[in-house]
Amino acid sequence: MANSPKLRIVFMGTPDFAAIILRALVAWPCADVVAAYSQPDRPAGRGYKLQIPAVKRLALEFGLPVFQPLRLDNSADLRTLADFEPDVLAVAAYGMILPDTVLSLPRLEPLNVHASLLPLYRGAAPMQRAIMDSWRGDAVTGVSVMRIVRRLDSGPVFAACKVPVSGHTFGSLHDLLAEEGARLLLHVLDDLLKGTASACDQDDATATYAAKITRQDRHIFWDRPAAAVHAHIRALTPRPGARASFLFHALSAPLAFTLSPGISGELLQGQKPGSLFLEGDTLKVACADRWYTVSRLRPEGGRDMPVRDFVNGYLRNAALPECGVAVTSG
RNA sequence: CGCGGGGUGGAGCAGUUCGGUAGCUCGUCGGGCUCAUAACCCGAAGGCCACAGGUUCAAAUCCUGUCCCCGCAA
Repeated sequence: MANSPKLRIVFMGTPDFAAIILRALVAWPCADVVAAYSQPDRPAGRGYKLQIPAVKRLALEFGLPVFQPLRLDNSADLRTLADFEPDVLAVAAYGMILPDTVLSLPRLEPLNVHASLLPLYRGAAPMQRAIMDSWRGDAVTGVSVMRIVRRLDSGPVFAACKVPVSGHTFGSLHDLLAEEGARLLLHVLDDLLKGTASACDQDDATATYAAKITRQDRHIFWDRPAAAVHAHIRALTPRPGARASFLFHALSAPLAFTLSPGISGELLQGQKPGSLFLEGDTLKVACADRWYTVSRLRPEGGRDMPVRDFVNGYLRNAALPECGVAVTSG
């Protein structure tokens, strides 16, 4: 290991998912991470304060040179990148389409870590969409390492690893796939070093696309089966959060909530979807087929709290078992 | 200076418009009733009403400034 050859790597990525991979890469003895690229600091969040991307933060911690160009297609930025003479370009959730001129720069490969089993769920929100779609059966997703080509997420796959979706939330799946993705990437890099790496073309005919999560995606539709509602909420937990509005009989105006995942309950007995029922310390919402039992929720403007606390504060002694109905306003 | 909501006993909230003894639903502690209970009844403890100034006879409430939390939008 002492004199083993090292790969010169330029890393490109922006959010947490990428930072987790960068951390693993830096810790790998055969990697020489020579530079990190991330999206520019942008005003975001409350108060529009400038946000530093997770990758930049971590790269600075490691003392790596950090670059945050708006575009990569001008000669100056290309020159900068080329001067690092990378063997490999390692990309994860960078947030920019790389021009061909960049893709042809690395001596060995431009690699991307994508959080799905390609060719499934190409695109922006593979983990969320995989969870949303998982409610029908034993769904499996995973993470892939592929060559970056001009068409989005469609390059030949070097390696992939499967993970059951089961009870995952977006948050837990995100962390798991980032770790698995990092491991997978190191495997591929190791193969590249040994000259044994090989990639399989994707079957474009079976490709699916994972569209970005929009505001409308956040709404819960109670006329779907409870299992679908459950998957939907998990896909949006902890961020950006699944939203629902309830009109309680004890209150005059509907309240908007972000719901934490609950559990599917017993079959309905004639109740209409959206009916609300208080039982113990839980709130049950009628879906298409079953009750969905919620034990934590976050009123708009408030904190995440147990249903019990919500009832104590907002409904108090006006709380009835049949307490209201879900409405469709935001 | 992007828009908006909020900080009130341990928890969740009302009270703020129109200043005048700090309240509700829980929790905790003690007692009672029960074969028994997370049920019911009685009682108690626990608050510088985020912080700092200002106005006033009097401020949770009005004015000014600060800090912190949350949602939206990006």
